[in-house]
Amino acid sequence: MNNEVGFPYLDELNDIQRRAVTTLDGPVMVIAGPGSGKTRVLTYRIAHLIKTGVPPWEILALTFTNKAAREMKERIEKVVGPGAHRVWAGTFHSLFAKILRREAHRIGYPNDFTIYDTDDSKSVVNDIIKQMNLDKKVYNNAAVRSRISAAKSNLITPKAYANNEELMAYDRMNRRPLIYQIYEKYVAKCQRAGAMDFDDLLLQMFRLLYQNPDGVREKLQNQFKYVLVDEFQDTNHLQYETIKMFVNYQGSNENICIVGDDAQSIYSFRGATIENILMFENDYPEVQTFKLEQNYRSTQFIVQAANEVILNNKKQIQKKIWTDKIEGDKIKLIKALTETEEGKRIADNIIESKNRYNLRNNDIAILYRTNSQSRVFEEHLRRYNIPYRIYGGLSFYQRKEIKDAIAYMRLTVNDKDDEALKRIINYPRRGIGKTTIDNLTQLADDNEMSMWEILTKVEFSARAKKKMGDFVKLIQSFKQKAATSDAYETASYIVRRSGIAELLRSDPTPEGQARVENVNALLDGIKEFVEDDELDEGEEMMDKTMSAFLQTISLMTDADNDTEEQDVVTLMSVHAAKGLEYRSVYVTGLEENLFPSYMSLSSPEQIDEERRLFYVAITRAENYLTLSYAQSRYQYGQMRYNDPSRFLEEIGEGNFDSIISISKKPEFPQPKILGNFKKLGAAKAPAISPPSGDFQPSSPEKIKAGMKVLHQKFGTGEVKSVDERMVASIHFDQLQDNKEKRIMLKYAKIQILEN
DNA sequence: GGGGGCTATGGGGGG
DNA sequence: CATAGCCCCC
Repeated sequence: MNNEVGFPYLDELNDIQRRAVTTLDGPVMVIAGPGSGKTRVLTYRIAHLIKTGVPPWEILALTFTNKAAREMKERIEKVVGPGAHRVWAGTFHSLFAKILRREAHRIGYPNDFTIYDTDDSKSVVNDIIKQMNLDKKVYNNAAVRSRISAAKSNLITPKAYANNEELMAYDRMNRRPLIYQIYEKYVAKCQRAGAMDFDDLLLQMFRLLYQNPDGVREKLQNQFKYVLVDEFQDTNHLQYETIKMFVNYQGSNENICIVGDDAQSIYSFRGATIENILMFENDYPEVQTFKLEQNYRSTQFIVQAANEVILNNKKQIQKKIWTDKIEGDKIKLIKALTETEEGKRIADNIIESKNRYNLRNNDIAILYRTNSQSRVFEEHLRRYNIPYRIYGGLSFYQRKEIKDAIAYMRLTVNDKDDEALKRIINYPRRGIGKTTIDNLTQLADDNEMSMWEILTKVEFSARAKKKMGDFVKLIQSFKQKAATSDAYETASYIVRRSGIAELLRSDPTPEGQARVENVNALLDGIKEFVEDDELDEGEEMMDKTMSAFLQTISLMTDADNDTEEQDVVTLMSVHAAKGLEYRSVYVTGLEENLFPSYMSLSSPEQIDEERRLFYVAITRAENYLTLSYAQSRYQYGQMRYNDPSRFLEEIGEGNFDSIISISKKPEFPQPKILGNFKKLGAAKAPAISPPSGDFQPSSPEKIKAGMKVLHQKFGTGEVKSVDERMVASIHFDQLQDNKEKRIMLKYAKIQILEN
């Protein structure tokens, strides 16, 4: 049909996809269901732009992860050749950081600005709360930080915050009326430190465009003639306004293409809003919309289940995904008594299905709602010698020894970075104690200077002076080294001379040795960074400074260091799985209070988001989908009993493997407290205990064949027989393998329910 | 100033 | 259960 000469790739697309790819000018919106070839459309669209004569560097493609951007570039390259690498593709954060590294000096930041991670931000907030003498139990630093973050994401300045009655009323209600002051101080403090937090990378980019010093806005608008945004449903207000800055101007062709799926919006907790999709249609009335609904990924039962689940969300863009793939296998459900059993049975299932379906480890993913759930799976996979890799959780750069080493590098690059300074001023120990540091902090606050400035300018008592003088000299020697050497030489100099290397080596424990190796791995990483000589075609120069290195790593996520060569089972959170696909997927921990999370139970909007998250989870599967839940699990150090997730019931029974059914009735008398737990917003939930109060073990000799009994661990069951040694064979209702358990009555905690 | 042990507290997803 | 922060003692 489509034989356009020179564009053979267009033949690989269906009609709608092709139109989405070839409609190059003016605003375009692509609503793309899971597995509908979204990435293919984005990739080919960019390739098509280049093929029709648009220089790659005039294309700005904002993706959700660096990995996605990298993969996209590789695929574009296959179509158009080497020029592809000059496309500006990356995450909002990384591309904006790249631009800000050139332009930040125009808006009051050093070009070598530090990027504060969440811990740094929290610590800044902490300091301010302390400084203002506020009760840190009321002014919880995480809560305050997230208010500040939300304000920034909505383009609300500290001043505007103070004048916003809604925000102020909310804060008063939560007994935190002074957040606006903390916000103001926070902004000032970060700026003084020459530091941007993650939100600032977006916000300062916006400011740069808005304030337009030296015509930098026109320069950028002129450069990026085509703007594409992936996962648009996960952008926040600030991101959208920034995009508009690039696109909206006198004489603009408004060449913007957004791709997204409202049903997969799962990041509202960091300010993302589906409103952006509606706004888009308002802001660009000329928009041409394409809906991709054919799913090429999953077999029918999976697609069917996904549709059934998402139907429970009322606010949706009308859309129904379909597939012409085979019916495929039904969905399996694993019901476990405990989290440990869940881990074991999934590991068992992996072994079995690998044989039966001829799967490689790479075909398999285990997904969970919270990262802490990974532990049990890890244990069982290790026991079976199944190689795996965990994404998320504590990444390499979050490890203490790495952060310590990096703090030295940060301070060397940007001496105003107070968070880095505080981290290492007395690490390794050099006799600068709490009192001195408090003093220093106070002086810095009072004089609105950085701690480093105080260190270098203010006179201290003789003893303190000596110690601090030594520290200053040390850092100055690092600065000097950095000025004359590359990042690797500087870094290894720092690790040696700071005393970190020696300190770590002195710990002979395996953990200690692991820390040494980690720091060495960090140095190797820097070396690799420095020695990378692959200049992209047309690229001017490569930035090999330590500052550049620090910038790249602070925006790196776990998914970016992939080891795709290896054949391993993937373990990750559902959030992290967005955009990925596997032949066999396990979605685990499907319990009320966990998935959906207990944090979301109080609001219907948040439940809807959990549901979209579940929708994302199940649509990762190509051929085999297994769902699982445990009736009890340790949460926060206590055994908890949770109902099966409501989402399980939203999937029609017909989609499930008939052998296994969902048990609708709870096996244990459900603790009444659950109801309150939800309403109280989980502030102080008492431990949910096992049958406890109602459960009274009956004396062993009374238990006879034919009785209905309640076992503390296995739930209700029927006693089939009791032998002379007081061993009972009991059939428990909830155990799936129709077998009876042999229970030693002498030790068992069993209550007679009926004779 | 430094270190160790104890208690209280909070506990999600991520760039 | 993990961690932050506190208190106490050297």
